[in-house]
Amino acid sequence: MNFELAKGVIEKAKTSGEMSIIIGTCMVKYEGRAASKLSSGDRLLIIKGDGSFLIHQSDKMQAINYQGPGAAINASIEKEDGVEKFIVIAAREKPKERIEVKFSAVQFAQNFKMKDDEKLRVFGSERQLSDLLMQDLQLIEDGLVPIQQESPLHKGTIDILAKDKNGNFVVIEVKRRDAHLNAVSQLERYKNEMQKKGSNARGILCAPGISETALKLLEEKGLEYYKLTYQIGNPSAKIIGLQKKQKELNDFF
Amino acid sequence: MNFELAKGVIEKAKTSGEMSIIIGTCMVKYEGRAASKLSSGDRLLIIKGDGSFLIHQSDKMQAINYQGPGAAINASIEKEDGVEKFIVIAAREKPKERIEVKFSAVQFAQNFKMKDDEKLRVFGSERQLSDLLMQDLQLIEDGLVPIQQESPLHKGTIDILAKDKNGNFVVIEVKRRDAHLNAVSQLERYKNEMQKKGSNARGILCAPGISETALKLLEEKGLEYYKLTYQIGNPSAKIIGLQKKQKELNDFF
DNA sequence: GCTGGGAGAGGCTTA
DNA sequence: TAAGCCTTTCCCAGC
Repeated sequence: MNFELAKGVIEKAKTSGEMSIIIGTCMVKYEGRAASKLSSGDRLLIIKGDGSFLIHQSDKMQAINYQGPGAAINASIEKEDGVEKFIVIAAREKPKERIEVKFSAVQFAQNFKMKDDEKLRVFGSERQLSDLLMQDLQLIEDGLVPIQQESPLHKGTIDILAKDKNGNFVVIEVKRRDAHLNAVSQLERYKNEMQKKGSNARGILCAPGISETALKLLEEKGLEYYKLTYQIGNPSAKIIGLQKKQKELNDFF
Repeated sequence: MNFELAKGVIEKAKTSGEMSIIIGTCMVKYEGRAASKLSSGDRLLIIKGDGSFLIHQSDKMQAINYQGPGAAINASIEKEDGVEKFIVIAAREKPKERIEVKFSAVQFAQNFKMKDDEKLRVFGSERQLSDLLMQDLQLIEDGLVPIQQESPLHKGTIDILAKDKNGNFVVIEVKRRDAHLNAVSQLERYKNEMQKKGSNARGILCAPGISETALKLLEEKGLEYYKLTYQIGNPSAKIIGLQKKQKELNDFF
């Protein structure tokens, strides 16, 4: 396919706000927060109306190179060793980065008008689970009363802050997926932070599962784990159960 | 555009291994690890040869819904309230999930042969920096000798393990981007683990920057931070400098 | 509007 | 298979 045509497609999209689809044989170079190089092969290049820039290979889910909204796009045709190349560059400042796509052949280039004002609605997010749990803290323990949700702390944000019947602060961290070491460290930071504020504090992790090592660390740190069972539904998820889990005492001996 | 044609495109791709590009007006439903719903709008659907399935809106860098390689793809035409719809479903087990894309109109549908055997080569990865630092630990401190790189620990993996001139173990964690709370917790876990093994241990974090809160936590935990300056190059990154940073003592008073 | 900062979600690699 | 870790992210809060 003609490079002039492909160049025209990209330039037109700049003013029309359409999405450009280019398919061809190209090399890709990236310099910015990291650097990378991809030798010649067939790729799909997508340039969206907002400047988002994506290069896909023929497999894998993820774009091999990309740049977020707001990139400045530039298309040109240049001779290299007497051979014409079609070059598309996406560049931006802050952070300074630049992707160069050098086509030796273009199979396809076309713009598409895309009208779309809809937003994705997600059910079963961590925030939703947290909302549900907030409404029914009794699931965890009798006498637990909510104080605040998404409580901003100096070192992070607590999912749910509550008080137990003995007047202790209880920091609750909710995870949608199995919890790992990071989740435990996160909870530990919050608990420590609360303890510094004076009164005694407990930390509770609620997740559908937890790794062996994470559970061990959690117990070492004096935190508690509750297995959270839930069902995803529309328009909202639903908590099915919440069960305290811990190693048997004799596991320690 | 004709739905039969679009259906034919997708079915052909199943055997040819080509990449399908479909553009049209559709609704999207997802059920699996979470659930989501997207009302009608114009979208780009990409189905790659390996079964990767991507739905893009007209803006943002990321696909709004997707499924990794290995998904089973199914295309059909169905009547709904007397109106024809073109439906594409991507499903897989383990984890069980399913995306349904329901088109009310198709603007474009075509397959593309994509030949590409190249792999992306990245420079300036964390591992590369770690390699470089390993070769010249003197940059951090005189008398530091390497013991092991990528040392597997019970609770994670230490980037670099060394011994200082006083015989203390030194755990070194390298980050290529600014360090945050997580990085500090990670280092703290390693240091504790080493200390449990008997001898005294220090923990050093090397990163191009660190957040205020992370630095504070790091100091509370008795860890050390070195500002790592490096340059990304080809074929390898290069360490420019390494400088010990800490709050002035009077900051504490 | 921009920046800093924390947290999320998926793929990667190795045991 | 499971776990840990990484990341060319995202989103919110504050200035």
